[in-house]
Amino acid sequence: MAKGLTKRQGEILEFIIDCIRDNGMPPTIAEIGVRFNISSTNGVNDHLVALEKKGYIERSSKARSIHVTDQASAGLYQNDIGVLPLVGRIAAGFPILAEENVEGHVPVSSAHLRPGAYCLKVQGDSMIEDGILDGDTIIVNPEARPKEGDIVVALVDDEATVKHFYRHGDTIELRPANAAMQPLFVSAASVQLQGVVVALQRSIA
Amino acid sequence: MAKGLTKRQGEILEFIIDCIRDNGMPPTIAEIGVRFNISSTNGVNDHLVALEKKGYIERSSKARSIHVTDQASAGLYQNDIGVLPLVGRIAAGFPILAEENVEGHVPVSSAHLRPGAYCLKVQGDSMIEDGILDGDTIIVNPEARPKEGDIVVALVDDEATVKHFYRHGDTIELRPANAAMQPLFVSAASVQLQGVVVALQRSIA
DNA sequence: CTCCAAGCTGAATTCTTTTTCAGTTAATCT
DNA sequence: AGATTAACTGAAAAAGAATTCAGCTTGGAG
Repeated sequence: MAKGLTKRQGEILEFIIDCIRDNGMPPTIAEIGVRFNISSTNGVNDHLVALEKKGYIERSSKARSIHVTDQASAGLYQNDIGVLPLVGRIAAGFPILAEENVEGHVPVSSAHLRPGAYCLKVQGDSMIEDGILDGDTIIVNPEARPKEGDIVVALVDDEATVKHFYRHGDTIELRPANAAMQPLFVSAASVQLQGVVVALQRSIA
Repeated sequence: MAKGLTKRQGEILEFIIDCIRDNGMPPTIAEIGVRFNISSTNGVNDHLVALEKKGYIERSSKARSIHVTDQASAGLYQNDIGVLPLVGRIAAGFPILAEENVEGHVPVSSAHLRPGAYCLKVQGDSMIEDGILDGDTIIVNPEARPKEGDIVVALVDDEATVKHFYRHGDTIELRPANAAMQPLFVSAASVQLQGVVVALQRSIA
């Protein structure tokens, strides 16, 4: 039983989570009542009010509008998966996560689930010596501050590239991991750092 | 747009799927109407009837009871996620998926969710030229029959290796993707193929 | 040209679901 | 013992949602 909840409240929270998983939608108050033999919707409502006050769910006045907070589902399950949007293109002045720009969703472990994080398909062979191939999907954390040598996504002249990041005073070096290619030196002003690459996924064959 | 659907129907199906993912519950008919500027609930209902007849959704008369069939969500998105066991070691005569052998679970897209599939941590640099590095997690499908050139997990002398697979009559070649290493030729009898590598995941720094 | 299907408007009706009100019981705390 | 809280009953009202009916428009297909 999760912390701060009575036994009954915990059972009900679990049932709600099961419902969402099994039926694709949260239960109604009455449905919860049927499951627990509570004949009055108000009896159930008391529990929901308690769960809401304790921060495990959120509600609105609409039908089936029970939303289980992240904190709650994380507490009950080691719900260690989530999805991140797969972004089609990155361009200056264009919101990365704009709806028409999202091509799909990629499952990732919660270790990489940070606010604003997204996925990107790698184009080109510039990082081939680091095992990042053309077509790989990378996970980008836009809120991390790049450290020396980190692999970053950077926007230079409205083109997105994946490179190693090094800082030399006011100049930034974007160094490929490919002996056939040259590092790029640009002024800090003319490069937009989009984030740090934190993970990679590849489908083979 | 998925097969058999008009443009409008496809858009609406997508919206329903997005709703379920983003809000944790399906939309109401009226909510769909707001999104698409359809002022009459009946206009939306026509679309839902069509989607149901074509097998993309199922409905009941309850509130928000739109259920997207597996077929439909698989066709529109690969957004289904699941987990596969991360196996600690592979050894002859030892069941791979024995509980004490499972070190964790890795989220993967349902495209890789096949019966018996599991994950493995790569040890060594034998596949480095194919972008498979030491420490990477690979997803293994044990039920696929390896084709020429496929990357396989094979058990030779009770040691698990990841290599390219080639067949020469009764002899099997296990070829590394590393110029510094030699291919291994073994008789078909002395190698146990554990499965085909279908995907790869890496955490960076 | 005519017919039909897709895609809608508008409105009425019915069902589902939430919300609110007025109490009851048993256990726990002070 | 008296007060508080969790966990309910029962009923009614109000809001949310689905269903149904009647008809309009448009762009093909025959």
